[in-house]
Amino acid sequence: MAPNEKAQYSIKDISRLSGVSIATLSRYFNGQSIRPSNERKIKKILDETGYRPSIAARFIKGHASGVIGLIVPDITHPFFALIAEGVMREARENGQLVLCGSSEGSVEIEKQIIDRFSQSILDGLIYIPVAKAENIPAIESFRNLPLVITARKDIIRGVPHIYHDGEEGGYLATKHLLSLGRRNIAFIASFWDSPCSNKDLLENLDRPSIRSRSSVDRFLGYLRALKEAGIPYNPDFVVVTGYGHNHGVEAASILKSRFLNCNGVIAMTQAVANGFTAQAKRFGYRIPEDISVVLFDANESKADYTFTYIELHLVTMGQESVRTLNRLIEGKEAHDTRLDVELRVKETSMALHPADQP
Amino acid sequence: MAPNEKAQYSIKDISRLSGVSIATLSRYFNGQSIRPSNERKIKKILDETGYRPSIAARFIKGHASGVIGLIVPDITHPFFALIAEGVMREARENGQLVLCGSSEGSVEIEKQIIDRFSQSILDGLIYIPVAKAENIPAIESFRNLPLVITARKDIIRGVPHIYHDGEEGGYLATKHLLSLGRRNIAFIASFWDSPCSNKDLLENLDRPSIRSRSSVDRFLGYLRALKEAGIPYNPDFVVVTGYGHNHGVEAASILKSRFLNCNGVIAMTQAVANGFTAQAKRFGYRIPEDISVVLFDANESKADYTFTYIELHLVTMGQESVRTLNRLIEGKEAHDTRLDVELRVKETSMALHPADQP
DNA sequence: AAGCTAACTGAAAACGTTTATCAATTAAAT
DNA sequence: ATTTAATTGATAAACGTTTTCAGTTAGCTT
Repeated sequence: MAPNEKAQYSIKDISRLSGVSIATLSRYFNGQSIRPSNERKIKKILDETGYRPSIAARFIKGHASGVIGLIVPDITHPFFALIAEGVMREARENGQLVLCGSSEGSVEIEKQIIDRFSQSILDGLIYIPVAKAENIPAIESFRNLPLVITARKDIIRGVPHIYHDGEEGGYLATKHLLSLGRRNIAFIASFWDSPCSNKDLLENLDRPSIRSRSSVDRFLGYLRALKEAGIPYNPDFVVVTGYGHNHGVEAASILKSRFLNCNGVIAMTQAVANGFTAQAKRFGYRIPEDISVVLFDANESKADYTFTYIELHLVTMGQESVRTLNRLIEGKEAHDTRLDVELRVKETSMALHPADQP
Repeated sequence: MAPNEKAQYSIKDISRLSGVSIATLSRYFNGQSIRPSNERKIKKILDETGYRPSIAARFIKGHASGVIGLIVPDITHPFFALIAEGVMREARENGQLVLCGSSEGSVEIEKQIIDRFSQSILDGLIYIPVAKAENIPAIESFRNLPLVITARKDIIRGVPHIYHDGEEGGYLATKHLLSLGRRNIAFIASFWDSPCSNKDLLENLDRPSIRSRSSVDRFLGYLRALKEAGIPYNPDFVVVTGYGHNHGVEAASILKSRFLNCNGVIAMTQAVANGFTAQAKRFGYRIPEDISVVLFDANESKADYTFTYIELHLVTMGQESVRTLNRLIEGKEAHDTRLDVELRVKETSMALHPADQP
């Protein structure tokens, strides 16, 4: 019933071994100044014993635990993995630890995790919600807990949000394809739970349940770029689907079935782009000669460099989230941060052959 | 200095509000039987307050914290992300939380994380080392802590290891390529720190620093399959490199520079396979007509389905690690687990054109 | 209704730390 | 040598739990 056999040294042991009083030891661990001779004695014993004050005991006394929580929808998705990487790196550099939960895209599991977290020893929480804005689960659990929301905007009033400029991303991607002479640009939107038909996507932009999805912001940028170029919006060029390879395959099939002369594609993820490309090739299209592809996401150092993409600085996003959270933990003011995006041109960008230009 | 403002209910408050003694409350939370009348009173107050016992206070008293640690070399690599997913899922299902650290491939950082973890409230640790076997850092820190090593074998005596059968994977991959009529099979080995020239790879199989790398096990399977097929081993078909896309590109260039008539390739990761494929195409090779590619890794549900691969059941590996760790935490015996691998044939497998058969 | 168990209960001590108090010590500055 | 300021240690009270132990209650049996 008590499997936690610590058998560790306690501050009492260290006091006895070093001949320095418990009070002074505590002062030492809390950064107050100490007589050099005592400091030497303490360091010696610490080296020998490897003693560290118990986080749990300090936490009980109101001391910060140095543990922050992170809730991601899916740790296997590079998008979130990169954010997690940034969170862990920044946390580590601040001497903090990260308690990490993956909600596997399910609001139920998200609730479960929040429930567990709330009885834990967190100093604060970085939260990437799956849930729609209107039913964020059990936020009451966190009334007293510093909270930062990442990769989403406008979810909870009064809480700092760290997100990138999705509208600008959609705009840059579209403008880039236009600059390659491609005017028939498909937009493959991805949602966790395909929430609407394409028509809805345009008509329901203001519904909060949909607004919270990054696809929508990018879509707005897409619309702006088209408008600027004087190209009328054609809803047939929009496909609403999911995040996976199979969804890319599906999107290619759907677009083909609509008999569109599509020569540019914007995909939300690498997997969708891969699926689309594979299927389009099966249909006999050449990539990038016939169709140029731009994707978002997760193309930091280690990923695949063949696709042109909108870089989202996801590691930075994770780091910035921790910095913001730590401001809150220290009782300071904190505010929203919108990170810039950048276009990275790679092999899947190619100017449309002049013969095909309209 | 005390930013942790809990202002939460404590068991004392609940005792006062419910009129039930602290001791009885504690018993209730620990699953002992309670007078039904008291149970009713308690439940009522719990509903009203949302109170949960503090993990930290329980931990001080020797109660398990329900927190396990996980150290991965790189959370952005799908290989480790999938293991992490399995760990988190199994942990969640057992009501446990996961304290997660990414060592970013650095032994230094790994040490730092272990150091921080050791003063924390862990019940146990799942550890995927970057370090070579001989200098696992500060394992002494964990003398009393249940420990499981994952995705590696033969690292620390007396500690359970959960790993897959890399030799069998290499064997299956090679045999598959042979069955397609391809006899000039390149093996692109990946190491965190390219530790040796190709020649070394064969000659140093027994050096523990190298044995711990999964590339080597797979390589042994490769050798076995070649031998079985009566094909002499040619070290020129081996390239030793890293895990990234750029390393795949490099490997293709190296193989080309050796003027080998290579018609099959085994890559350790998706990124390497992608890089190799991209570069090989630039050189004018057709994939898979001219060169069939098999890779390892990270191809569970959400990944790219175009490459033939050896499935490693990484989520299962994570889950199994938690199960094993929990056996240790409960004071039971635990042992090594070797997980099976499977060949999944996809589009990059194609029989060699008969004209090209030797 | 009394007696006898067995099941349950509450007061208080303990866990490893922090903090406050206050008298006592030390070091530095004159 | 004296004053002043900085640091020290013993003690005790917290923090939110668990655990021990002696005492109480409820459910049986007669």
